[in-house]
Amino acid sequence: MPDSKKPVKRMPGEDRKAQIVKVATLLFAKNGFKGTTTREIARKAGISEAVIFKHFSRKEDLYKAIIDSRCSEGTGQSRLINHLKGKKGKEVFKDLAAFLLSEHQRDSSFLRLLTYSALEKHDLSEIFIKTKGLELIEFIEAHIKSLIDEGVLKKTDPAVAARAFMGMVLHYSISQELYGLKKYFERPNETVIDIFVNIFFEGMKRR
Amino acid sequence: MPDSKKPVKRMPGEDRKAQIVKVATLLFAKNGFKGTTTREIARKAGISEAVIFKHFSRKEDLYKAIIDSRCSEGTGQSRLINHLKGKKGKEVFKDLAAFLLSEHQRDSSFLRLLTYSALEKHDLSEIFIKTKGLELIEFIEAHIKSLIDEGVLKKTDPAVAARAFMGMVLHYSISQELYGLKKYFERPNETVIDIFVNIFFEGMKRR
DNA sequence: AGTATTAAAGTAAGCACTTACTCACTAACT
DNA sequence: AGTTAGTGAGTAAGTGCTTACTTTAATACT
Repeated sequence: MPDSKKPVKRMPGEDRKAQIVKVATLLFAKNGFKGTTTREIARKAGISEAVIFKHFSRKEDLYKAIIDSRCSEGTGQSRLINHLKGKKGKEVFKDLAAFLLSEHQRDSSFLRLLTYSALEKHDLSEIFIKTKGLELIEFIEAHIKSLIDEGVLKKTDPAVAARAFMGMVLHYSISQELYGLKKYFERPNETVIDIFVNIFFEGMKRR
Repeated sequence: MPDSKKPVKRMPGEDRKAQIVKVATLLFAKNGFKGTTTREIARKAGISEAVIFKHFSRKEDLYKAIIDSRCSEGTGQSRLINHLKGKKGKEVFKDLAAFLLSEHQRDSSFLRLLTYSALEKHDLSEIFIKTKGLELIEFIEAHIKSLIDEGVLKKTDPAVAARAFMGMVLHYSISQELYGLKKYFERPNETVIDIFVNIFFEGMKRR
């Protein structure tokens, strides 16, 4: 009687599964989906290739698992958004920029994964891009809108303004970390943030 | 024998080598270096695979040829820079943004090639990234510097300011064309450009 | 308790196919 | 006749994925 009582215990393979996803994430971020072999993943995880296929029937499923976990995990950005909700005015922009720059400098793998995902289009990548890429935009858009309503900022399409600010910050991160341009250009984060926020805030200020 | 996919035919004066580079550029931009097979290139060029290796001893050499030609070709950006030299003040920013947005919308393959090149790092990609990525930045940086010296803009590190403006424009292009976010957000180019340039110019203006 | 049963976790080897790359050879042009 | 551009049929080294089998450990049944 296989169904009579199924104790809800930790599936024995759960740890391994998580480990495989972890290793795969590393490698996909480094070399892309197409540039990573299942053999490589197995080797780095210290197991045989077949184990991977015990847990994920296709290589593509591994990718899905990564995207899924990255989408649902509320660690990074949601905590950031909560933190930002306590701030007001210019502070929000400063804190947002500071967080993003330092986070991407510390570990650029998320940025790489997102970009690879955009170029090699898979089924789920669109959802990934959309949730992760638009999450912050929408928050900052709402913040800008409220500042406009308060009369602090001049009347401007908040969606476009939000993209202007995020563009400054994100493209800076991308060109420094992904394009590897930090060899040719280095300034302290605070300096860059100060100038970016100033340009944006002064440029948007009602007068 | 006729191919199911339309072969990219060789132009009358064009030699095989140039044709191969052309086809490879298309495919590398679409699927990346690792995601493109020599077989695919041959098929699309309507020739056998061996011909490719008559002209390029390794697949990597094909990539080098692409990067080389893209680096040395003065068609797109240099002409733009010449055009911009006739303009002054705010106009420069507007024209620059308008050119980049419409160019990337018309054909995003250059953007894709550059981004793939950044992720899959090959020997030459750094030079590619550097020349193509920094060319415009340096021009706009010089323009900003002169506007500061004239007293039009307030004293700011021109390198950072240039990156702020280019970030707005390029990240907008990238998120629209590469991340495929234009489904979720569409505004007329002029509207976006107007807002971007306004934020930047007002934010930088001396008062 | 001690033993049998079961299921999952693991492996080594290999399958069918694709990859970049080669070569012996043919036709065509000068 | 010799150079050139081209090919079809290879090659060895991968590729994702499967198979046939062993180990481990928890459970079920005397």
